[in-house]
Amino acid sequence: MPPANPQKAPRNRPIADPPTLDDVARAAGVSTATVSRCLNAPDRVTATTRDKVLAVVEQLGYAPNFGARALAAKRTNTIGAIIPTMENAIFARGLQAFQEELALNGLTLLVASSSYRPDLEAEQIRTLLARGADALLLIGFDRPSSVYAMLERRGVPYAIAWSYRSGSDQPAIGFDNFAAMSRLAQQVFSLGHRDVAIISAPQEDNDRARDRVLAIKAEAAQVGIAADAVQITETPYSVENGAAAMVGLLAQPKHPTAVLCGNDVLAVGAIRAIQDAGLKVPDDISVTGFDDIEIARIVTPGLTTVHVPHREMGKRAAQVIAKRLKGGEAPGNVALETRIVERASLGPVPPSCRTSSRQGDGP
Amino acid sequence: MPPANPQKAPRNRPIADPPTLDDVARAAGVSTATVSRCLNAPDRVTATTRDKVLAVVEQLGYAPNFGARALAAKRTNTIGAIIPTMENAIFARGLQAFQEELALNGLTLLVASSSYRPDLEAEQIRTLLARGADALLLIGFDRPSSVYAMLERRGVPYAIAWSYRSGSDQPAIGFDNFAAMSRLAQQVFSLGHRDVAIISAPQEDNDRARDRVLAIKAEAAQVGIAADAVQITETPYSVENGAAAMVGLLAQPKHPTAVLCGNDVLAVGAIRAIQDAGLKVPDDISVTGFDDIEIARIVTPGLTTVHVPHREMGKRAAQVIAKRLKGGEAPGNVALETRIVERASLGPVPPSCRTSSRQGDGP
DNA sequence: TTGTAGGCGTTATCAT
DNA sequence: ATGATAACGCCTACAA
Repeated sequence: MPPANPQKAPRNRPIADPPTLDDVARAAGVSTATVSRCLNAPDRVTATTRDKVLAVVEQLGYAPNFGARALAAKRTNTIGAIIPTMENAIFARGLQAFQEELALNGLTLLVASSSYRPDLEAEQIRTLLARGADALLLIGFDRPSSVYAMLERRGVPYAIAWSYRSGSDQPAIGFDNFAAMSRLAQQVFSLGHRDVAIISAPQEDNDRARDRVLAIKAEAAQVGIAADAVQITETPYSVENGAAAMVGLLAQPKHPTAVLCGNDVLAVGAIRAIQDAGLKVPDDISVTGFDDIEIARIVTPGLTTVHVPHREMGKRAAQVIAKRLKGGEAPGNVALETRIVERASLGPVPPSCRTSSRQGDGP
Repeated sequence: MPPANPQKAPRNRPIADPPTLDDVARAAGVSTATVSRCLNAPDRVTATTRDKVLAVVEQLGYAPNFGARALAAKRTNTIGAIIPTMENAIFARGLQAFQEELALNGLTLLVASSSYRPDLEAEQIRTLLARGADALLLIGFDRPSSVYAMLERRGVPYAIAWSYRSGSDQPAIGFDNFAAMSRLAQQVFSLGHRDVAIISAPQEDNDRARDRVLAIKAEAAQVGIAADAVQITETPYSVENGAAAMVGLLAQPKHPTAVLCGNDVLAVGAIRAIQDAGLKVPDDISVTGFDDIEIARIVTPGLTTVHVPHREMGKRAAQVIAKRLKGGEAPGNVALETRIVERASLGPVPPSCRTSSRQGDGP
């Protein structure tokens, strides 16, 4: 044991340990139990003692040790959320609203990201639970049933966001990705487009991406387009990837007249690639997105897309979780409305493309 | 004690409690101490017993209880970061890199946001410390000295990012906001602009915003512009606010020929407001930003801005913190290079504005 | 209304 | 190399 030597003590060694419940109790002349009650059940203690104790708490800058509290109470008032990525904007707004609503209920948010990898997600779930998360927010339905089994077995309340299925018995607060994309696709086809392509996020383990693709295919079938006539490019979420995918489409002998993208970010990349190739959106090629995040308004031309009520979704999810935590029977399955936002990136089929060839517009 | 009744047990009541160290120890036929060692110091245990124990760990799906661990070990391998906001993109990329580098060092990131409010920041710091954060990442220098005093007293290692001052004795990994904005302003003035305005984030409690404004003023003085001839509009970070500020500028009898914005988001708003007013960027008014986030490339015209090496900054910050945690003397003060990215939003003064009037360009 | 005391799951010190 | 055991700081019956 090295002798204490405050004079040349290395930095960052605690000069003063953080105050404990015991410190507060002693300073206030009460028992630790009373201090604890002042903090956790203020109404179960006299106003005078409470004021006295709280004053000491303030003065000492006391903050309950989280680990100890979790250990003793077996609950943390912490909600864990695992999102696919923090770097990009899709989840930011919804998560912010989620957090704000949690705070209103005295709950704290803990965020982890899975990089769209199911194995990492499972690991993050375990980590968050070990950290004492009282409940979990998950994105989408797709994950191994073993994960759900574990959640059920441990009795961990959870909610799913960003997806919705009418038949599901799982608590979900989201929107119908299939229905939303169906409406958008209808609009595209009603404008006369018949040569369309899809740029989608990877569909594996992602029911949202998959539902959107399925919706387009279904609508295509409605207007008599063969299933394999719709080319699908899958690529991870980023502007660059969207652009690269579009470059691939343009490199083909005959390009589509409309490109439906699985999200706004890919769509923005696609628009850029089209413009870089010297073509015009939507005069030569129409582009649509999904999400209606900020860049959809910023890009030129404005992106026609599906507006998702992200903030509302986050807020409702927080309410559902808060209610479940209090033992209340929360509404399990909440469907939020989306709407198509028409901007300029979707237009009618260019006259020169009325046939399936883009060449030859003369007599 | 209510009788256990699994048949009609309400949902979300744990059917099986999570496995504990003791469960693992029993199943493996060793003591809890050995299990603990297998997890924390694998080399201090026989290979055979280690394999046996780890197999049981895997099979039971054991994850150490975080609270208990924190309580006993007095460390959590968790780093707390308090950023002004999660909703917007400035911090996302740097934080992602920070997180990735932390993970490489076996450290976990805990994020909290302060909404640009010092009081909330102080509260979040307390919360993160109570949650066991071993070290902290803070944004910028500006905060009450009482906060620093508390950090020192408790011996909490911390690092500051997004700002840098050569004389500072505080560990900072950032860039010189003043110098960076100075160079950009020089460029603006060398293009002949003399009627300039500033749209800045609120300067209070924000040394980054303040340094940027000061830099512009200093460069203005260099070219003989009176200090009060540069109009400054302060408004919180958002596209809408940037647009609103620009609308205010345009409503005046004589508008500036160049608008320097404190960040890209405000700049994008300004561009939109200018275009909505029927004017052209940069033909009528030039606009510059700061940060070089994604929208700077997406907006039309492309935004001339200052590129900040966000990822590098996050990574270096994580390295500094990791080293400090290991007791090493980390480089205290790291200055990263910024560079001006020239796109299309900054151009020469329009001919009609060579004098300080924008009217009357012909005899 | 307040105090007493046992226990939460882990780490770390000390024997063995 | 491994095992017993005392903290760690807090909550919560239970007792007063």
